Amino acid sequence: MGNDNCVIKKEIDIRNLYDLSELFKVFGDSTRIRIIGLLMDGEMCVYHIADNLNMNHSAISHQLRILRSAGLVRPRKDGKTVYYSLDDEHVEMIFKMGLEHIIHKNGVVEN
Amino acid sequence: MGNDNCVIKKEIDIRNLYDLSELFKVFGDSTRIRIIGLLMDGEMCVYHIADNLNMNHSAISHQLRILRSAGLVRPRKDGKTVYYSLDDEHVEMIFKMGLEHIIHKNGVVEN
DNA sequence: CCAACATATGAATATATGTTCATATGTATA
DNA sequence: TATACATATGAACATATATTCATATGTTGG
Repeated sequence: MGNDNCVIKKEIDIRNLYDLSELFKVFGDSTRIRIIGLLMDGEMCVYHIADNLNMNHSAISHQLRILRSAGLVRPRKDGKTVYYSLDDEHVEMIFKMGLEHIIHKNGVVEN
Repeated sequence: MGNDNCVIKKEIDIRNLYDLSELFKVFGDSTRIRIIGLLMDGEMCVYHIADNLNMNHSAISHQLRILRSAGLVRPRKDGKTVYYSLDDEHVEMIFKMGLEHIIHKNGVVEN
């Protein structure tokens, strides 16, 4: 890593670095991260998400759209209601990794 | 996970969720993620970071301050120059995990 | 078809945030 | 001490973004 032989890898990084920041930007909002936190426990419909977070359904819908276009969550329609779930295990991993960092920095918080 | 027995864990999550979004917010800027990308290869001084990114030294300094107060980078002073490096291995992990997600989503980009 | 419901979308507003410019701090060298 | 250099900081401006309100789309049941 870091030697100039690795030109291909460097290309990938440069090309994807902007996308990477965009990805983290999606995680970087308290409403969205709370939505992700809820979905860690399984799928949930818009109504219940909004209810859990004590927020406007519209606001949640807007945020879900952002999460959806970032490929972080996936909708499943059943009649009138739409259930959302985390798209893949990377999302959980990134979430958990961040949480570990926080806990590590704050000192161990476990009780 | 998700059952109401896990009150302690829930407490932790709720308390740390805002901090978590703040953490990702720091990753969620293209300048800062490029700085982190550079520091993946080892420590580097402000001058060279700015040079590498073709940016104002002031802008870099501002962003380094944000990275510093988030605990993502660490300064080492040597005479006039200040060298920055990634603070701990969590930072690299989060970076790599995100990159994997991007590459996974884009389809395999290798070569 | 109509009413009730769940979700989505668009426009508007208020707030947050990144970069620039000017200037300050701190360090080495003449 | 004076000058040059590396980095840091503060204010200002321009842009991005989250939430709200109003409205639209789509679905179920009467």
